[in-house]
Amino acid sequence: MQITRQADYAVRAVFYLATLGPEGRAATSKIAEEQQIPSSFLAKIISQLSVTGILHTSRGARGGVSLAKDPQEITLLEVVEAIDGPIILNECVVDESVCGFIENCPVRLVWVEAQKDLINRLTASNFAKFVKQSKDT
Amino acid sequence: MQITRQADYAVRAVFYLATLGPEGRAATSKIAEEQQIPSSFLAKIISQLSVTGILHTSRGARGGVSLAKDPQEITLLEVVEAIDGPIILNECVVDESVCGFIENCPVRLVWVEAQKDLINRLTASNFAKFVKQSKDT
DNA sequence: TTGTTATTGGATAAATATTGTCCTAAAATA
DNA sequence: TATTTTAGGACAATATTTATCCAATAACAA
Repeated sequence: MQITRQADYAVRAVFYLATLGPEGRAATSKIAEEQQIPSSFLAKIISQLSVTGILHTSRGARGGVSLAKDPQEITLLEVVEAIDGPIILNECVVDESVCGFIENCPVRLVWVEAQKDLINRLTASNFAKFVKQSKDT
Repeated sequence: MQITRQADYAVRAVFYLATLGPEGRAATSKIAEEQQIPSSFLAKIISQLSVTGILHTSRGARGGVSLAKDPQEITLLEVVEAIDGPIILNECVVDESVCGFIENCPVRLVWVEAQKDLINRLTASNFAKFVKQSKDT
């Protein structure tokens, strides 16, 4: 019942880029250094974040990584799911047949509701907010 | 970001016993059969649920497994955590030092709140309720 | 054009977690 | 004493997680 370290790395990388402001960019190695993340491991993660349209990457000298869209449009859910896949608290939430004995299983209902709440919360969190909050303290 | 199958098996076993009413008991093999769970795998799970005081077991003929307390006192959280360990959405929630760069990290706050909510929800769910709800449908 | 910088993708691998199975021992009862 | 049932340990297959390393590719600069 935990997000993976990769997903946390992803969040940190996006957060770091968001703090750089618009036009902010950095090489993977720079982000890795700042956030103390293994560099070649982070490269994979950033590559995935690029595939899902969260980050924009460019190669070569003066290349690097930048946000692919406005930080306000990047939700915490989006970043986490880009790496870990969809958030599912229990398999039965998404595939009722795994426990085909009880219909209208009351336990399943709890998982469904809890999952909905969690997803709502992570959707409501975006990186523009995070940057703003971190500046306020 | 999922509970394990073991934890789900545990929930099903406790639920099954709860539906049997007070004084209800069954052998592990019986529960396994009813819920289509590998029997010797379930044995381990039940043993753990017994250690944590959720189930009561007794050996020998006419032995078996029963609830160790009133189903109203058995929360969903309790059963899940007995098997999977404490619910932690992200490591930083429980150990702030894993990401020692930002103090008052705004992302961490989201995880803290989301985890609190989830735990509250699972604590509010008990097996007396579940049995009642399953009878109503 | 040539070298430098930086991402991309593939292969590999160690560590850990998950999901079991099997067997013997121990305990309770008939 | 024989039968039933849990307890506990060893073992193992598979999947996931967390990386590392290298060659290729692309972009840019000189």
